[in-house]
Amino acid sequence: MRPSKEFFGRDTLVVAKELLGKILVREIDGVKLKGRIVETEAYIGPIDKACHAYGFKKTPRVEPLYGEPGIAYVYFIYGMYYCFNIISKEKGSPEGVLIRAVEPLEGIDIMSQLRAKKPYDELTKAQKKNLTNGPGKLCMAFNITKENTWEDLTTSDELYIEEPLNNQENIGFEIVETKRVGIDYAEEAKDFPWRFYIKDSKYVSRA
DNA sequence: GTACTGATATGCT
DNA sequence: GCATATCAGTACC
Repeated sequence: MRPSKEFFGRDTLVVAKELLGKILVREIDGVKLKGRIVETEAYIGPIDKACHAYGFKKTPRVEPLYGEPGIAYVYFIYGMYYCFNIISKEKGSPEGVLIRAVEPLEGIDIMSQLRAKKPYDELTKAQKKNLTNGPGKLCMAFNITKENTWEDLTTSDELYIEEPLNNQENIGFEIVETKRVGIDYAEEAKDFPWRFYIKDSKYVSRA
């Protein structure tokens, strides 16, 4: 089972919170990579100075933000890195959820090769910890590029979200709400508590 | 472990 | 020209 269009079509803050604990699945040439989502951020264009589409601004890059809920928006930042977002709310509303960090579950050796060009065993301690604990890093590890923009996560077989098993790890975890990071320029919007992560997870970008 | 620096696409002025 | 939703490498506690 995977979340429906209705799941992503709800309020952005609700979607951001409920994505925590779900599984991000990436299939490359029939090989599956899986990671548990442990950190997200909400971006709500109409009222959010940190959002690329603040005040219904529209440029070629941000077009996907106005698209159907459940599609991917992957943008290129600082000339080197990608960030992966999922569109929420209804079509025409420029809102989305940035996936900031995941916990590697399956295909860890492939992720390691994509990130450091080495098998997981040969990574340093720091490299193991840094495999997917940041927006640019998880895109490298999952081989997500701007080619994946517009991909529909509710129908795609190569990039989608999966419901987790109802085991101990996935029920009853605590969600921490806090301020977002890396957006000091956004004035009052920088203090909005729109960053969510799973308490005590070792795989978030910042505790 | 923390502090500093450089890489450089995209959109804004 | 200038700033940014970042990361890796290096230099140092």
